[in-house]
Amino acid sequence: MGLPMRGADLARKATATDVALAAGVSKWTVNRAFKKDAPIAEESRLRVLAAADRLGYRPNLLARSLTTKSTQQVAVLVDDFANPHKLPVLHLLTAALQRERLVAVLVNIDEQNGPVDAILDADQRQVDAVVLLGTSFRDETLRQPALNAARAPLYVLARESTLDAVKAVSCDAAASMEAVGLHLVARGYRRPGFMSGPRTLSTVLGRSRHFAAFWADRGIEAMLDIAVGTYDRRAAGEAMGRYLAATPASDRVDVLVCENDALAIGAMDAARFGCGLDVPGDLAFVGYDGTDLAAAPAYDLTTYEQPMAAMVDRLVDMIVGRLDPTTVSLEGRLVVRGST
Amino acid sequence: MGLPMRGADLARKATATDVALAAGVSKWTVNRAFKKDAPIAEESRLRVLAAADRLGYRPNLLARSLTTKSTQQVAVLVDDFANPHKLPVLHLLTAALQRERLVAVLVNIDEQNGPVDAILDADQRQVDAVVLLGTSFRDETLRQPALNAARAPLYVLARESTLDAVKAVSCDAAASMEAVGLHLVARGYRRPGFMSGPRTLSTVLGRSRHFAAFWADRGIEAMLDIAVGTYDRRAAGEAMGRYLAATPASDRVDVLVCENDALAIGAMDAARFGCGLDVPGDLAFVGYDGTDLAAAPAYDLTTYEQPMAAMVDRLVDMIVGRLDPTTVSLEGRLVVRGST
DNA sequence: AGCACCGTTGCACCCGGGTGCAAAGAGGGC
DNA sequence: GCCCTCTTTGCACCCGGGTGCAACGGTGCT
Repeated sequence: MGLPMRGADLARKATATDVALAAGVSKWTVNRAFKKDAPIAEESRLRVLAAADRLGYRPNLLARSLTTKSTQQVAVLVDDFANPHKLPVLHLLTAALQRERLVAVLVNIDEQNGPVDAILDADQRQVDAVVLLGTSFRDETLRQPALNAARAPLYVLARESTLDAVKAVSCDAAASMEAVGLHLVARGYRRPGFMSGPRTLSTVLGRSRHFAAFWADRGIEAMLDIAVGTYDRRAAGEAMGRYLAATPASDRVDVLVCENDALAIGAMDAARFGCGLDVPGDLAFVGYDGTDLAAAPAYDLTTYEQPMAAMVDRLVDMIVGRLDPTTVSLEGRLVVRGST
Repeated sequence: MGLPMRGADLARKATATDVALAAGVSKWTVNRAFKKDAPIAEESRLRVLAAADRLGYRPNLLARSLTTKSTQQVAVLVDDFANPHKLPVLHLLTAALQRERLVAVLVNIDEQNGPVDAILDADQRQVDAVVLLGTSFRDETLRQPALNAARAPLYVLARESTLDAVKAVSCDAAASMEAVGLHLVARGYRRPGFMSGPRTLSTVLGRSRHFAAFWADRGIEAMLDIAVGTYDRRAAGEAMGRYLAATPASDRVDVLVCENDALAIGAMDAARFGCGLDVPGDLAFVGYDGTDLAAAPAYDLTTYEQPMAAMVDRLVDMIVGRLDPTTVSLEGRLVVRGST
């Protein structure tokens, strides 16, 4: 009697019906025992819980989701694993989601698997929301008619959105570029330049444009913009090397503001180790994101820190419905270090 | 007639029954139309597919998983987001899983949410497998009786396992520490030290022990081991600072092998910028992992590169059943740079 | 013509749990 | 003792799609 039952137990997970049998009640009573504020006698609840414990029963969340129409899953789409900043963002995001008993489904967007397919796929999995942590796709991509069938609300994090249907939680580009600009003016820099990543990205254009506007207001027009095309450290170094090789010292910028820390670090390495320049003496650098590495003494990079924790909190507030979905942009703060 | 239908369409996703109605067949035929090699007339298949397309129908993967007992989801448990190396690992892992049409559920393990709870939770979600990317928990934790109820196979990646039920895919600690040791001997280093992360971790003890054993074989016993307790760059720097402050130059090690690149980078920064030491002149450093940052000219760190792509491929082979689950350990390669 | 056979289709019932409602039981007031 | 009410429980049926089997029709064969 012992062995066959064990065998069965091992092969198959206990279901509510099994527990009901063991506790001498109906399966619906088992269901109630696991539901907060359900009308059930305390005594039966305890009996059910004891039986459940004995059988190692835990409700099948899949089956539950089928009727409740809520999977407690949020798809997180990432298209730029080369940027180290994504890791702390994922950390904050998963932590914030888990506080609400939500879980992140991490989806890699690349050539094989574009954003539209990924969204449709996630929607088929009935996720409660889709968060785009992407950088290199275009807004227009999300306007594709195929996406109309998808029911999961779409959010973009740490970049702006021009689409009504896609709410964005980002860091205020105008305010941040003004903070950077004011700092540079105060330090006496007069020949600013910008280094940008993927060209397709509204955020890039945003930061770059706001930075240029800041200087245009002060009579400095036609700013240099080194377009790297990706957020890759190496690529930034190569682009920087090309710029330095092509430009005599007297014509160079005196400070380079980079669209993020990864670019700044690559560019800084090229300037220091490739061309023997002094930072910030010959050339100053500013990053964006406030990554951990920017704080390392080997870089000591002045950077604009995005208020990522607050941004993630807002985002999760919207996902769980505590906040009406809207596009919000928060202000971060400039962290001044030795690179300027 | 247009509006009400639209309203209904928007409120509710089309189901197989809806498509069946539209195509003039039964819902089972709809089902067949979406199944490869199902017995269905080509003509009906096309008719169904057209109707599905018209209605924006895509099968509900949740409902499917309920009967097929396969969710195509793999839980990935991470407990150390401070280590930048986790990002490329996640990249490789999600990419490899997606190639098999599997998706990663990313779960954050911390104080609020321990490994056991996370595994049970993932199991309730009926994931097909659980991959532990953890470092700071103990093997014994996984022996807890509560886990017996869980049916999902457990794997650990990039660390060893002493449990039969938990298969590990890791990088050969003995071989890697021998490669490092031989390199150091060839370069003439005679006073080696080791810097380790979390004490609870079998991998740490493994690498540290193998490295010590290598030198013991050559008559150098009682090796220094600086235990940092975490894999944090800053903590490593502080531990290094304390060591350098407490040890006169003549008594110091001449090379420090660190349990991973994050520690090496922190320790190296403390040595160079905190104490003005020359690397590798006064003190040499070796890392482990082969992170991108180790290649940056600002660090130029000699490091042992784990064959992560191959490891991930093996792991996924086991998950999809192409390979029988066993514990495997692969060999990586030493990347020699300027820090030794 | 009669038969078997195959491709094709429909159906009953399953997966595991959730909902709304009705019935059963307990308790109180008259 | 009766009735009414409230708590507790059971039940039918649902979520959306998957399985095994039976029945259907047409073909090719004898």
